[in-house]
Amino acid sequence: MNLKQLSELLGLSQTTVSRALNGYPEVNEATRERVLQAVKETGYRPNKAAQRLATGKAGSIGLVMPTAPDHYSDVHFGEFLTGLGEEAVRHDFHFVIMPADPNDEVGALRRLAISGNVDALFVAYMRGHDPRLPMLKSLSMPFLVHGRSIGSEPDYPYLDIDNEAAFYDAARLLLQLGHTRFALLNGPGHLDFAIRRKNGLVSALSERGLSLPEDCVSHSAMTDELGQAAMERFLQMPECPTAILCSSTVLALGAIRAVNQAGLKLGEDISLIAHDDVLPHLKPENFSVPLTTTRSSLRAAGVRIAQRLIGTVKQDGPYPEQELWKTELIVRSSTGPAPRPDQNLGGV
Amino acid sequence: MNLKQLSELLGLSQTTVSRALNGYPEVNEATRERVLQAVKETGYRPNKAAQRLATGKAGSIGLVMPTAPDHYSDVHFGEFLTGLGEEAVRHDFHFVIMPADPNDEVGALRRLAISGNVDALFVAYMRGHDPRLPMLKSLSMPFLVHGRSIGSEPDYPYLDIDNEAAFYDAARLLLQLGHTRFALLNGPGHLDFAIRRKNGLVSALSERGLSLPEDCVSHSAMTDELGQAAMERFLQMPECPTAILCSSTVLALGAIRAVNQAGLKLGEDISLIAHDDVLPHLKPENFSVPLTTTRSSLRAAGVRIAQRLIGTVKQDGPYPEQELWKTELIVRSSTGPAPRPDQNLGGV
DNA sequence: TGCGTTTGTCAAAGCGCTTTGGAACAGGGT
DNA sequence: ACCCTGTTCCAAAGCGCTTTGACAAACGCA
Repeated sequence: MNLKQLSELLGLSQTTVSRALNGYPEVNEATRERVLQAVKETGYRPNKAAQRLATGKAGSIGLVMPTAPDHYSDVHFGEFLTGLGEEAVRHDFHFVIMPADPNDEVGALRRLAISGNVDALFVAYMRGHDPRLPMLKSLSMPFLVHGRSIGSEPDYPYLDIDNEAAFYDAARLLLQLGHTRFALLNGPGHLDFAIRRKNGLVSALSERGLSLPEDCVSHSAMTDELGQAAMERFLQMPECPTAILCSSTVLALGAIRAVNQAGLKLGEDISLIAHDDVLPHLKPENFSVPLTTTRSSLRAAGVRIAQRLIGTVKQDGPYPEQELWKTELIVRSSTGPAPRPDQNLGGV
Repeated sequence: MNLKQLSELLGLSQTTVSRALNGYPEVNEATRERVLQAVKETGYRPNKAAQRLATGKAGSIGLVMPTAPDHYSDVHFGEFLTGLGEEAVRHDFHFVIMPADPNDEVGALRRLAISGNVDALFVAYMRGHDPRLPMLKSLSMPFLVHGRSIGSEPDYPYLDIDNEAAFYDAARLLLQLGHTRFALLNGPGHLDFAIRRKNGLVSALSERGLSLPEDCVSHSAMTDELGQAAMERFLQMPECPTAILCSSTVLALGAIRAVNQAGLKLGEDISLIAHDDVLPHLKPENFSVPLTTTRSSLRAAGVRIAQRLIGTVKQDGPYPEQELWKTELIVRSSTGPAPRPDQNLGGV
C-alpha cells in the first residue's frame, strides 16, 4: 500500500492525503478524519526512503559507540541511552550507531557524518580539550554534546549538569559539619565531569584553607568493585579521611561495603555524599543507611538531548544552545558531624 | 554534486556513470577509470536516500539494545559489536539500534522491523523458548540470531558455538585428570548458552556416574566481582570442589583472586577451565597462571554474522542457514591432576 | 558484401514521497 | 450581477538514484 493507492481508495489526491497525514492546516477536519481512518484500516505506512528523499531528512541521529571496556561496561551510559530512546521513539526517530575503536572516535564520527545516514550527531564522554569538538564544528551538521570539554572554547551546543557546583555544595555541607579530611572517589580522570567535580571540591576546601592531598583522590571506572578497592585504600591511610565525595552511587555501593567491613559506621565515623544519576536499580534512599546525594537524572538528560536534537532537525527550535542543569543536594543519613578528633579511626 | 552533474562533467550519461560506479560489466575499463578519477576529484558521494528509494535497500541492519543493567554492562557484548561493526563498515552498512526496556524486547523488535529503517534484524542473548523467535519468523524480514534457543524448533538461521561440546570436553579433561568434585561458574541462568554449558558438564559427569550438586552451580552476570564472590562460596563448602568450569575469563579473573586469597594454588589445589571469548584486554596466556580454556572468538562471530546478514540483504548468498562453531580446548597451566584425596583443602 | 553478435552508451521510466502553484467553489459585501 | 477572500483540493514537478529497452558502432564470419 502506497500513497497513490491510498489516495485512489479515498478518491482524494496524493497531495491532500499527504497533507492530512502531516498535519497541514489546509485540509478539512472531516477529510483528515477520513484519511486517518483509512490509514488505520489499511495499515498504510509511508515509505521512509521516499520521505527521506523528498524531505532531505533521514529522521535519525547518529552516535559513535566506543567499544573500549571502560565505556560500554558503563551502567550510566545505558541509562542515558534509555532516555534518548524514549524520546526518539515518540518522534519516530531512530539511532544509527557506529561501533568504533576508542582511539579512532574522530574518524568514526566523520565517517558517520558523511555516510549520509544521519541528520545530527550526538557525543558524550567529553574529555578536556576534546579532539572531537573541532571536527564536529567543521562538519555542517547539527550536533549536541552531553557534558562539556574543559579547555575548549565553550561555543558549541551542550547540555551538562553543574558538576562543579554540585561537588562544591556537597563539600560545603561536609565542611559545615566539621569535616576537614576529605577524599574523592571519582570517575576516570580524563573525563570532563570528573575534572570539574574535583575542582568543585578543591575550591570549597581552599576557601577554608584546606587542600586535597593527591592520595585522597581515586580515579577509576565507576563500578562498585573499584569503589570498594579505592575506599579500602583510603581507610588504611594513617590520617583516614572522614568525608567522602563519590561520583556515583555505584562507586558508593562498593565504598560502603568497605566501610562496613572495616567495622565503621556510615554517617558517624564516615560521612559520604554520592552523585546520584537516578539509576532505577540503585536508589540512594534504599541503602541500609540512606545516602546523601547530589541528584540529577541521567535519563532525563537523555530525553532532553533527544528533544533538542530532534527539534533542531525538524527546525522547530529555537532551543537554548547551552543548558547547565543544577543538581539537588538531598540530605539523608550518610552524612553527619565529623567525629571528634580524639576518636580513633585508623587502627581498625 | 549529484549524479547528473557528474555525468555532465564527464560527458557521459547518468546510466554509464552509475554502472561504472556499481561495478557493472558493460562499461569500458577506460571509461570506468575516468569516472573513478572524477569521483575522487569532485568528492562525489551518491545520495543514500535516493539509492535506497531506487533499490529498496536501506543498507542497514537493526538490533535492539536492551537497557537492563545485566546486558549493557556486559563486556562481551561490546566485543561482539566491534566485530559486527568492522564488517559493516567494510560494506558501507550501518546499524540502527532501538534501545528497549528489557521486558518489551518483542515490541521493540516489531517496531524496528516495521519502521522501514532496516533491511534485516539481528538478535542475541537468546533464552530458552525465546519469545522473539516466533515474532521474527512472522516478520517477512531476514534475520539472524547469535546463539540458539533451547526448547524452540531449530528452524531459524543462527550462528552459535557448540557450548555443550565445549564444556563436555573440558569436563572430560578434568575427569581424566582424576577430578571428581566439580563446580560451575556460569552466566545468567536463563540464557541459552548457560543452559547448554551446564548440560555439557552434566552429561560428561553422568557418564562417569557423577552428578553436579545444585550448590556447586553459580549463575550470575559475568563480572569478575561476581566470579570472586561465587568462588568464595565454593571454597567454603565442606567438600570443596577441585575442578571449576567457568563461562568467561572475566568470571575466572575474580574466581582466581578468590583462590589466591584462600592461599590455594591454581593448577594444583584447584583446576580451572574457562571459556575464552578472546577479549583483547584479557588474554588467558597472560594470567599469572596461564589459563586452560575453551576458545572461540566473539569478535569473529560478530564479523561472520555481519557478513551473512549483509550477504542476505545483497542477495549474494546463499549462506549456510545454521552454523555451529566448534571451540578449541587449549591446555595451559590452570589444570592439573586432582589433588590426592587425603590432602586437606577445606580448612583454609 | 551482408548478417548476426558483442560492446559501450544513452534516453527515459520508475521508486514513493513532498511541495509548489494554481483552480474550483462557497460565501459575503457592494 | 460583480469582485474578493477563504477554504479545500488537485496536477505536476521535483528529490537523486537504478534499471529497462534500444541503439549505434565495431567486430567476426561466411
